[in-house]
Amino acid sequence: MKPGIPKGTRDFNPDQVNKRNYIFDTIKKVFIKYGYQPIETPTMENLSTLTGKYGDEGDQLLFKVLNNGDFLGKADIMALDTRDSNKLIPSISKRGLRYDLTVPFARYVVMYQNDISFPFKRYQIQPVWRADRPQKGRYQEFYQCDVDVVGSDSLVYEAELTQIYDEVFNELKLPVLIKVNNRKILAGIAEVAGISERFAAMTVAIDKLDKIGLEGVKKELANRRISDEAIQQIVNILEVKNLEDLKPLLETSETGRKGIAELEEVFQYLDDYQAANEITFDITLARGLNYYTGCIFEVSAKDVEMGSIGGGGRYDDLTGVFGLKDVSGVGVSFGAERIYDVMEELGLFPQDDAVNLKLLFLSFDEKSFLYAWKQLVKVRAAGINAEIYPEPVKMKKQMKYANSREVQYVSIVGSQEMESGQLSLKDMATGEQEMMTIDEIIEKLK
RNA sequence: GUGCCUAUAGUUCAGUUGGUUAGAACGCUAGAUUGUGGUUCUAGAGGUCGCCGGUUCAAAUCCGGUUAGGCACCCCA
Repeated sequence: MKPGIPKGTRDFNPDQVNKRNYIFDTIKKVFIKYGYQPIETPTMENLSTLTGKYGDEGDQLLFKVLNNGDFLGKADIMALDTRDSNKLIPSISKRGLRYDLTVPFARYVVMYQNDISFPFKRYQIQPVWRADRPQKGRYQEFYQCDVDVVGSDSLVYEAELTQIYDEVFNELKLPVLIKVNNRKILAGIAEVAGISERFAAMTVAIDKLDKIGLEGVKKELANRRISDEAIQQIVNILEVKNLEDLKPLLETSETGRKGIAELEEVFQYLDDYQAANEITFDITLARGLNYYTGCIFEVSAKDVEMGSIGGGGRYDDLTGVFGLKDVSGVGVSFGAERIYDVMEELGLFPQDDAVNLKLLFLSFDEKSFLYAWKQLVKVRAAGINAEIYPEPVKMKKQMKYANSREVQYVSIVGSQEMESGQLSLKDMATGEQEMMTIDEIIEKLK
């Protein structure tokens, strides 16, 4: 049979895994520094936990896991007869693959509410699955790196998460633009324009601004049954570049004023912080997801054509559906896959010696192979990444392997070396070769 | 869910208006080279042209279907 993997999934070769780990490790390090703790949740959740949380579109994209055993024997006969897939699902599938990390986190918080102390600060780096049609930069299996704090209304966390963004991308040497807005400001705009009931439609349209331009947004708004008069008002407000200018325009909306005040407080917390990246208020930032209720964030890479590489915001009632009311949370997510692509494009991955092979032993015959093997044990004991070619075959073949492994040094062992007790150490980059004792080699490569 | 494109060697791809035994590069194996790699030269292995059917004297090539993959939209990271 021909080997293959399911569409929308990927294999990662050693080089790719090392680079991905570099991103994950950098992110993790910053999370930990800011006092966040790791949790992990199962790959599968009960389908009832997942369905209904992501809208109708989202439900369609959930991967369902077929029940074990005689699932057809317990299937809904009516649904089966009428070929009604949606109606059939509950009777043959009770589990699904997690669609994101936020809903499982909300479930976790509710289940362990008596064991955790609030504010609860957690981070989570795990794969999620979506039965979407894959395309460039979009997969059916991909990693999310989420960091959230629940159980506090304090806006210092908004400031803290902004700093986390700044610090992570600074560590990665990836210049970004961090955009901040507040859902309440958007709600205020809708209120002022007299279309509060079309708020969700408005945000979806505004969210597309950098993709389809101002004219596109106008068209989109019109398509969503918003009057020309309201559209003109919305567009006027969207021209505003800073919070001061916005104040008079949202004077009449209490929600709008609250949103401005919140952002001012966040920026006040950021006053003394020396940011490496640009942090800016962007009134056109909307975020499609409708569970956000306060501040919202989005990060995009500078100098590269790529969608957002991170986003998040505050949600006032995430745990409500699981029966725990009035627990506010705020969190952001890092789009690891896109960060990877951007860093690859800009050539930002550093050479990481810690994961590479440093020394490879080559040998000419059975005797010298055994001798080299014993030296290898000593080198490894000293903590040096080392290996031996498993057979004393032709030197050309062994050297070829050394090249393909991109090993830094090789030590070629034969009768001369065994007699003198000195080993040859060849620098593969320069081709230079010198004779030294095993202890000297260890000292040099340490 | 909607639209468009692609499918030929392990990989990336050529393949003329349909015409004899389907090619290249890289990779792989071996030799030039019995203690030393990247370069070079030589030789070799490797393909039911995604699958099914149709048109034709003749199909990798044209047509229909099917399956798989990619891209864009929707939505999203």
